[in-house]
Amino acid sequence: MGGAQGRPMRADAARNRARLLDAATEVFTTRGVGVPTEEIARTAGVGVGTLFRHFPTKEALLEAVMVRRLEEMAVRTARLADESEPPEAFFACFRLVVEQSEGKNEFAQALAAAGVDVHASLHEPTMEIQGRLADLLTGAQRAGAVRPELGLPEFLALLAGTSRAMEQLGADPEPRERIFQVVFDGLRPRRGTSAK
Amino acid sequence: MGGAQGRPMRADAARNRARLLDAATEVFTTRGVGVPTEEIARTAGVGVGTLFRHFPTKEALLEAVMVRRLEEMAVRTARLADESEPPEAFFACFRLVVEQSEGKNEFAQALAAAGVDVHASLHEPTMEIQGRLADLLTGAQRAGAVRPELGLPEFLALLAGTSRAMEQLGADPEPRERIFQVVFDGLRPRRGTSAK
Amino acid sequence: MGGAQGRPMRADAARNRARLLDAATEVFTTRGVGVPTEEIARTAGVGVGTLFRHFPTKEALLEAVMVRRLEEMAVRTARLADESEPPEAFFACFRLVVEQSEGKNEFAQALAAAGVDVHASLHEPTMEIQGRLADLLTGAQRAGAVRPELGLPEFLALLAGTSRAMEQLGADPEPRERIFQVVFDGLRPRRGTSAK
Amino acid sequence: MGGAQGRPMRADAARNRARLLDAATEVFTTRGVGVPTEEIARTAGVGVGTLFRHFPTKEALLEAVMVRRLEEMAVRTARLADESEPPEAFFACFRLVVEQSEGKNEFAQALAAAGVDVHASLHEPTMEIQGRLADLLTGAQRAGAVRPELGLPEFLALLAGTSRAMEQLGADPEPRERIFQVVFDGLRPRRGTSAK
DNA sequence: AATGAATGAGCATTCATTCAT
DNA sequence: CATGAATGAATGCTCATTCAT
Repeated sequence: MGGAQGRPMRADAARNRARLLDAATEVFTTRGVGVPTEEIARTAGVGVGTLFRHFPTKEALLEAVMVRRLEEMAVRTARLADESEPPEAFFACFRLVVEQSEGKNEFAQALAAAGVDVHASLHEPTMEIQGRLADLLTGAQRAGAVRPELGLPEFLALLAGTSRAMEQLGADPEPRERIFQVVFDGLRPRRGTSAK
Repeated sequence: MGGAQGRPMRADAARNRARLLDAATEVFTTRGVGVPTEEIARTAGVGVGTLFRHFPTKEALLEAVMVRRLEEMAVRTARLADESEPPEAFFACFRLVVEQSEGKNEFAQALAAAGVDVHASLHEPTMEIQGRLADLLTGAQRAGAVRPELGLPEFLALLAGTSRAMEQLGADPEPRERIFQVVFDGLRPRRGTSAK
Repeated sequence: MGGAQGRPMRADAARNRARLLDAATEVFTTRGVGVPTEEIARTAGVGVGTLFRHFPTKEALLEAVMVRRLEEMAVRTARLADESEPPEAFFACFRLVVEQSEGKNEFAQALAAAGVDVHASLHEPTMEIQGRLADLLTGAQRAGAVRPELGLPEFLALLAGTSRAMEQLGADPEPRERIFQVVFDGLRPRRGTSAK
Repeated sequence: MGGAQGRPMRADAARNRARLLDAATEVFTTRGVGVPTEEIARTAGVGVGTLFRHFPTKEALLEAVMVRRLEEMAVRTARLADESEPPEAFFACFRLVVEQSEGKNEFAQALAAAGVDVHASLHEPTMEIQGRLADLLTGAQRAGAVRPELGLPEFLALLAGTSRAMEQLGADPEPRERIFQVVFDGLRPRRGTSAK
C-alpha cells in the first residue's frame, strides 16, 4: 500500500510534488494556513497550476502535509520503541511527538473546520500512531514508570498540551527542559499511592 | 483609564457595544475567528455599520474580546488570591486560568498573526494578570509548594498547555482531573532536591 | 406573491438591481453568457460585490434575466389575447413571442447545462406563458384557423425555431415577413382535410 | 487545396487526427463546446499534446469538426440531388440538412463569437453546400413546388430554424413529422397567387 | 447614532496552451 | 511524434470596510 499507484510518476512530477509538500509545510507552519496558495507555489518554485494538479484543493494539500508528518512520526516512533525498553521508550517518544507536533495544531483545527471530521487519509496514520502510543503507555505503566490510572485520551491530551506549551516558550532549551521535567515527574506514580 | 472618552456614551450605544462583545465572544469561541463580521453583527442583533462604529477593525473587536476576558480573569484571580494562602491560591488560580482560557488559544494566534506582537490595549491587562500570577508563583515557591527553578515564562506556558490539553479532552470531569493531578504533582518540588 | 418580500427594499438598492438586470440582459444577449461578471457589473455602473449581493450566483443572474423576460412576455401575451379574437390573437402572439425570444436561446441552454432541469423560479412564469399559449392554440384550432393535429410541444418548438430563423436573418423586415408567411401558411389546416 | 501539405502524414498521425475529430464531434454535440480540451483528448485516447499538435487551437478543432460535417453534408446533398428530380430532391435535402444540423447550432455560435466572421476554412464547404442548396431551391421554384418569392437567405434561415425546432422536440418521430408538414406546406406556393 | 447597501482587493480554482521527457 | 506535467492569465465569489440613507 502507500504510494503504489498505477504509474510510477515522472521524475520531475515527483520532485515538484515533494517541493510543494516541503514549501507547504514550511509556510503553513511559520505563517499559518491562511497564506495564499499562490505564495506556496512560488515558494516551491512552481506555478499555481502545478500545485492544483498535484493537490486538487488547498485543503487536500493541508491534509497531505499532515499525513506526511504523521507518517514520519509513526516511523520514528516505531524505531524508538524498538531501540529501548518500555519506560525509556515511553519518555523518548513523548519528547519526539511533542517536538514534531509543534506548529501542527493549527493544521488540525483548519482541517476540522473544513470537513465534518478528520479526513479518511488521515485516519490510517493517526490510528497507527495512536496504537503505538497506547502500547508504549501500557508498557510504561506495567513497568511502574507511569501512573496506572491514566488512559490514552489523557495521554494524547498531555502530548498536545505539552506541544502547545513548547510553542509558547520558543527555542531556548533550558525552559523547555523544565517543562519536560514537570510533565514527566507528574506522570510518575505517586509514592504514597503505590507504596501503600 | 479604560472607556473614559469625552462623552459618557449613550445608553443604547453602550448596550450595543456589550451585545457585540457577547456575540463576538460566543461566535469566535464556538466557530473560530474566520466567521464574517456580518454574522457577528447579526448575532448581536445590530447592523455591520454599528459593529465598525464601535470597533474600527475586526482585529480590534478580537482584541476587545480578549481584553474583557483578561480583565474578568484579573478580577477573579485577585479575589482568589485574597481569599486563600499562597499555595492554595496558586493552585486555585491555575485551575481558574486554565478553565477560562479554553477556546481562547485561537484568538491569541490570530492576533499574533496580524500585528507583530501583542497589541497595546492587551498589554495592560496582560501585565496585570502576569504580575498577579508572578506573585502567586513566588509565594507558592517560598512556601515550598512549587519547584523553585520555574520561571514565569514556563509557568505561563504550562497554563497555555494545560488549557490546550483540556480543549482536546472535552467536558468529562474525571479525565480533566487526572490532567490536573499530573501537572500539579509535576509542579511540586522533587523530594531529593528539597531534602538537601 | 411576486416581489412581496419582507421589507420594501431601499430606493438605491432597487435601482441597482434594475440596472444590473438591464446590463445583464444587454450584455448576455449581445455577447453571450460567457462575459465575466465583472464586466456586467461595470456596464451596470456598480462593483462586483453589488452584483453578488443581489444575485448570489452568475447563474442566478441569468435566471433573473430570463424570469423578467418571461414575465414581460406573459403580460404582453395576456394583453394581446384580451384585445383580439382567437385566430388573430394566436398569430399576433406568435409574432410577439418570436420577436421577444430572439437572442434568448443561448440563455436557456446555459441554464439547462448548469442545473439538471429548468429552475424553480423559471417554472412559474414558464407555466403561465405556456398555459396562455395553449389556450390560444386551442382557440385558433376550434376556430378552424390552425391544423387540429398540432399539440403544444410542436407549437412551442415552432416558436423556438422561428425565433432561431429570425436570429439568422437579421433586421431587414421583408425576409422576416416571408418567414412568417411560410410558417403561418403552414400552420393553417389543409384544404382536403378541412373540406371533408 | 485541402490537406495537401509537404508530407503525406504518417498513418498513426492520420488515425489520431480522425479519432480526435470523432471524439470532438461526439463531446461537443452532447455536452457543449465548454468541455475542456483535456477531456476531448482523453475521449479520443490521446494526450492533450497530440490534440494541440493536430489542431493549434481549440477553436481550430471546432472549425475542423464543422468542416467535416459540412463536407459530409455536401456529399450527401449532392448524391440526393442526383438521384431525384428537383422538387423531390429539394424536400429530401431539406430533411437531410435539418437532421444533420441538430446540435450543430451551438458550434456556429461559438465560432461566430470567437472570430469576427466565419473562418476561411469553413468558407469553401459552406459555399459548396449553399450553391447546391441554391440550385435545389431554384429548381423547385421553377417546378412550381416552392413559393417563388423566397430567396436563399430565407431558405437557409428556415433550415436553421427547423433544425432548432427539432432539437427542442426530441426523438419522437410523430411530432417531428408534423413540424416538417407545417414547414413544407408553408413553403408551397399559395393557390390564389399561382392561380392568377 | 444605526443601518445595510456598495465597494473592490483578494483568493481558490480552471483551462487553453507550451514544453521537457 | 506522443505524452502529460507545467504554466499563469482569467474567473467566480467572499468579506472587511466605507458611506449614503
